[in-house]
Parts: sequence; structure tokens; C-alpha cells
Amino acid sequence: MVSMKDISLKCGVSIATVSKALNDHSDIGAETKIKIQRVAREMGYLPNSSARALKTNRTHNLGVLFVDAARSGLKHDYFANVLDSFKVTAEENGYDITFINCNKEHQTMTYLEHGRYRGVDGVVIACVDFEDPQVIELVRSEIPVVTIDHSFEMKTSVVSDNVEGMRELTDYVCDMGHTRIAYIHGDDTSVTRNRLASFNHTLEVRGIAPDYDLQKAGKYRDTKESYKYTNELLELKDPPTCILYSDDYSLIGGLNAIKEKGLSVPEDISVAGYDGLGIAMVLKPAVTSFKQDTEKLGSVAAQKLITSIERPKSSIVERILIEGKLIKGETVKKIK
Amino acid sequence: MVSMKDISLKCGVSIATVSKALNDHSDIGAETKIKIQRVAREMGYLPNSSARALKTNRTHNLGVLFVDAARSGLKHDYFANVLDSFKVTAEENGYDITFINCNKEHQTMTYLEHGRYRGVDGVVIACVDFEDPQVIELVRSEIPVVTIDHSFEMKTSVVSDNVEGMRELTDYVCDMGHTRIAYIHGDDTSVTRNRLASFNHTLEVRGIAPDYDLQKAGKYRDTKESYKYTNELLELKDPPTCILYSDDYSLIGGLNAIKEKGLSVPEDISVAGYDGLGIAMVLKPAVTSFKQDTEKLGSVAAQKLITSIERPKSSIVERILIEGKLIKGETVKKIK
DNA sequence: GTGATTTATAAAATTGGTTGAGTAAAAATT
DNA sequence: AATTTTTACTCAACCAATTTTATAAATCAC
Repeated sequence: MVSMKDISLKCGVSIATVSKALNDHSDIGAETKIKIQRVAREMGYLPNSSARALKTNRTHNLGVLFVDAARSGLKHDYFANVLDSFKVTAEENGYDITFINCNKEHQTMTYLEHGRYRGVDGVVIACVDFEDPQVIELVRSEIPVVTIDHSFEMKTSVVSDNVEGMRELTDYVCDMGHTRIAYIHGDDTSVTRNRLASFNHTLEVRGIAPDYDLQKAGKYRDTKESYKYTNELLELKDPPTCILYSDDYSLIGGLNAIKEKGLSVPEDISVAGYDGLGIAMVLKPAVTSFKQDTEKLGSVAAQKLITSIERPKSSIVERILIEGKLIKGETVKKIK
Repeated sequence: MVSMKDISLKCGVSIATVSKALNDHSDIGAETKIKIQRVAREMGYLPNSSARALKTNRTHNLGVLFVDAARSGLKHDYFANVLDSFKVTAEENGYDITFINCNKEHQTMTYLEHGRYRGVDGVVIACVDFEDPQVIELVRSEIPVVTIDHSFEMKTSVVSDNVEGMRELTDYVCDMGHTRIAYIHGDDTSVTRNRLASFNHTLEVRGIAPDYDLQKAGKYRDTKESYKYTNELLELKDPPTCILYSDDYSLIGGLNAIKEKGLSVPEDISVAGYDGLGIAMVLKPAVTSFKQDTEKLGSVAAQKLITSIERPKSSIVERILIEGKLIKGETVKKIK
């Protein structure tokens, strides 16, 4: 590997001069600077990121932490979409990304230790158990952190607006004439709590008394659970006319239960999902869903993280809400 | 940050002794070693990976290169599954992973340069245009490389056995009595060529003359293309009794076309996909598909890459085939 | 023309860890 | 007791950059 030393020898200048020339310092003569830059290019010089990081204490590397309880990891398409967008924005700003350890079994370091060991300039946290002491340790540390879909007081967060999203979706379903609306929601997280509260609040505002028998706690992205609860709902004496699911994946499980009963969507029963991602979006009939803006979530998270790294003084702790978009689809029927 | 210097001061030994004690060298006394290790733990010492990398020229970081033409990136579920498995195995062996630049627009370095700049110990290449000069430059370099689903002479590759997979799938469809079998395959890559050759060869072995009118070149993971070609096939005078798709995602587009024509699967027409991943696997009727072993692809790729890094002498260039598994599902009907 | 200022470059310390060579003391061998 | 070997440790160079301080030459003021 060609180093600054090689360039300095070829140019007959000191290593310090090479460093300054390549970093465009003002105290190097124009001619020397140009010559050094040319020689560096000709010799195929590349900075050594380890050496630079050692001295400057900056790696231009961002850590990504996600530990999905279901071990779905990258296969989790909501997260994959957010991460993909995060990555693009990070790269546009000269940062690379590294995963902070996720396989808990073989873990030898805490997340914070791992981040410090790798010297990441900042960490984005998503899709984790936000009550995990290791996560809290990381959030409390001096390392710049941005969390996605969960807010802590001490760090900036970028959050999909689940309250507004659920309101829009519920309002839409109500507008279509439904009053007995079931909701098979995910397990207990702040996302779930927000959506559920918004769901019930929206119903109340419309003068519909929430029927808690129609609300089932499933798991996110679990077709078996949604299949089971859909069956339970369909077997009620007074079944719902519409079922909302925690996500589009879970909705598929519900569709299977509905089909098995010989019912069809949306003629006999209406359904709606959440996320608006991937394969579910190309199914026919088109699925009604609330599309979260994963693109924006990821890129805003990256921007905020980079700002808090590069301008720590001027960056303040914020909670940024990202709006989504209702996808009306064809699975909610107008009734009455 | 606590460094070896801090430990050496506290223990009254030299920095060299600390380094050797922590790395368990044999020339440090048992008592001293234990004391140093205890103090290091108590002080919360963490090695500085940049410093270590600078001296040892090893980062314990693996580069991941994938540049999907469709810009689907991490959203590409086949790749996401492979990568997830790769990551787990890498982490079990003490390696972290970093993405080698993928957003071509803002690119300032070639892939090789980026890998060298970050000092990755090795690179896994998947999902790229394997004819890209930059990819070839990287493959030809001295950096350990493992490619997935494409083979070069100079580096080890881990390849899903598409020939055998397509043979099994085709044989199954033939066993079910089909003779007019269409294939909407993906764009021209070595994967496609292998599958297509295997498809035609299997038909020939069974005495079925391939009908090239039934073979359409679509794109991978493109529901619109598969929708279009499915319609073309269904409108033929003598339409196929079964359509194979390049992947399960494309199959959905086909299903939509079939439904629109008022036909049902598998009663009126049989279909089969490829990959056996994600949401397609929970649809009803259960999709017939050939499941690629993404778990094994990723973990074997990681193992081979790590071996070629850690024991370059004893590692030889191989082409490793990974077997998949036929998922019979319910979308191929027995006829005649 | 002398002293002050500016400009361009070099020298040297520093970052944190690794490692081969060197060394003193202890232990083993003769 | 003298010599060799072993043990346990230190020294110092090194990795590739950055950065502060020093220095020489050139320019400027008076």
C-alpha cells in the first residue's frame, strides 16, 4: 500500500507537507500542493482509515443496532427499508455503516462496548427492545445516538407518526361505514400503544364505543397468530365487519383464515394492514394499508445523526415525526 | 477511554507487558497476567481497533458488496436472507461487517479502493453485475473474496445449485403430468442461464420438445413483467398448463393476471415460483417453489471467506454448490 | 539595512497497540 | 562455583496518519 511516506520521498518533501497538501491546508504553496496531489493520484494513494481514526478519533463509521426479538434481522422488511435508506444517506455524506453486534448468544461485549471498540462516530438504534439495559446504557452514553420509532429524553428520535397514521386509517374505515372494527395489534411496545390509543380515541371521537372483545394482542409479522385471532373473531356471535392488522404480513394470515371459511374480501369482510411494503402491495385485491415513509425515516435519521456528530453544539435533542400515507386499496368495502 | 498505558501505570509494568498479558502470550508470568487482566476488566478497558488494525493490518471487518441493478438493495429478500446468515456466522467468528459502497452516483472510490481504504480483511460479493469492471478488479485483487451465485476462476464461490434445483422443479411438474410448461425467467445472468439450460435439458431427457414460445425473458422480482408475459401466455392458441416464474415475487404478478382472466390456480392453470422465501410462503393456496438454502449460502460464504483470511496457505479456490429443497405446495395440479 | 512579518516547509510528538530483540534474575546443569 | 538455560519482563521500533511548534527564507516597513 502506498502511504504518505512514499509520496513524500517521491516529491522530496516531508510527510507533514504531504498530509497538509492532501487535506488542502492553507499553509502549503500552491505549486507544491498541486504536485503532491498529482503524485498521490498517480501512485494510487489511499488514506489509511485506521491511522486517521487513531489520530483524529473519528472513523466516519456509523453503527447500526437492531436486535429483533423474532431474530428476523434483515429479513424484517420494514427495518430493511429504513436501513437501506439510512445507508444511502450515510454514504452520500461519506460515512460507512457497521453492524453493532446482534447475536446475543455469542456476545462478549455490550452494545456500548462494541460501539466504542469499533470507534463508531454514532449509532442508530431501531427495532430493539428499548427496555434492554444494554440499549439504555448506550442511549445514556456520550456516543451520538438516534433512535427510530422510540423516544428517549436524552437523544434525538425519528418516529413514524403512528398516532396520525392510525387515526387516518381508522377514520377511513369508519367513513366506509364500518362500526364493528376489530384490531389484531402487535405485542406491547410504544408503537403498539400509540396505535392502539389512537384507534380507540378515533372511535370515541366518532361516538363508537370501543368493544375490547374485538381487540387482540398478537405479535408483529406472525401469520399464525393473526390466523388464530381472525378465526376467533369470525366465530363471534356478532363478528366485526372489518379487521385491522398490525402489519401486512399478519394480514396474509388473516386472509387465509377468511378464505378457509369460504368468505371473500371485501364482499363478506373488510381488512386493512399497516406498513404498505413489499409483496403485500402487489396482491390482488390491492390491500388497504397505511404506508409508513421508510425512505424518509431512514434518511432523516442519518441526517440527524450526522449533524449531532459533526456539529454537536448546534444540534438539539428532538423528536421528529414522519408522516405516512394511507393506501386505500380495495380490501375495505363501503357498507350500508 | 482507558488505554494500555493506564493499565501499565496502575500495575507498575510496561505497556508491552500489558499487551502481552492481554493477548495471553507465554512469556508473561501467571500472576502478572492475572493481575493485569483483572485490572483491565475493572478499569473497563477496551482495545482500540484502529490502533490494532494499524499495526497488525487486520481489522476483523468484512466488506459486503452488493449493487442491485434495481436499486432494491436490502429490500431484496433473497439477498437479505443470505446476508443475515452471513452476518451471524461472521459475528460468531469475531468479525463485523461493513458495506462497501453501493450508491454509484456519489462514488468517489472504486470498490477495491473502498475495501482497501477501510482495510477490510475480505469481501463477500453478491447480487452485482459480475461483468462490471470494478467488480472484476476487486475479484482479481489480493484481497480475499468469496462470490455468491457466480463463479470466477481466481476466487472461491458459493453457488445455489440452480441446475439441480431447476431439474427437481421441472421433473416435479412433469411428474404431475404437465407437458406444456412455460417459463418466465429472469434477465440474462449466469443464474438464469443455468436454470434455463437445466429446464430445457430436463424436458429433453423426458422426451418433451422445448417450445421456445413458452419461454419469456422477464426481469427478476418484477410483477409487472410477469403480469404482462402471463397474459401473453394465456392468450396463446394452445396455452401452457403450467407456468414457472423466476421467483415468488414475480409469481404474484402472474397470479394477478390469472385471477383477472377469471381462472383459478391450480384448477385451471398451474404455477410455480423459485426462492421459497417470505410472504409468498404463507399465501393460500401454498405456492409451489424451489427453496434456496439462503441460511447455508450465507454461513458457508462467511466460513470460506474467514478461512481464506486466516489460513491463506491451506485454503484453495473452490466452487461450492448449495442444495435447495423443493416445496411442493398446492399450485401445481396433477393432470390426465 | 536592520528588524518585523509573512510564507512555506520540516521536525517531532502523538494516537494505542504489537512485537522482536535485549536483559537481568532465577533456576537448572555441569 | 561457573556456566547455561529458562523465565519474566522492558526497550524501542513501528504502523500511517495529524498537528503543534520550530525554522528558514522571503517580503515588508521604516
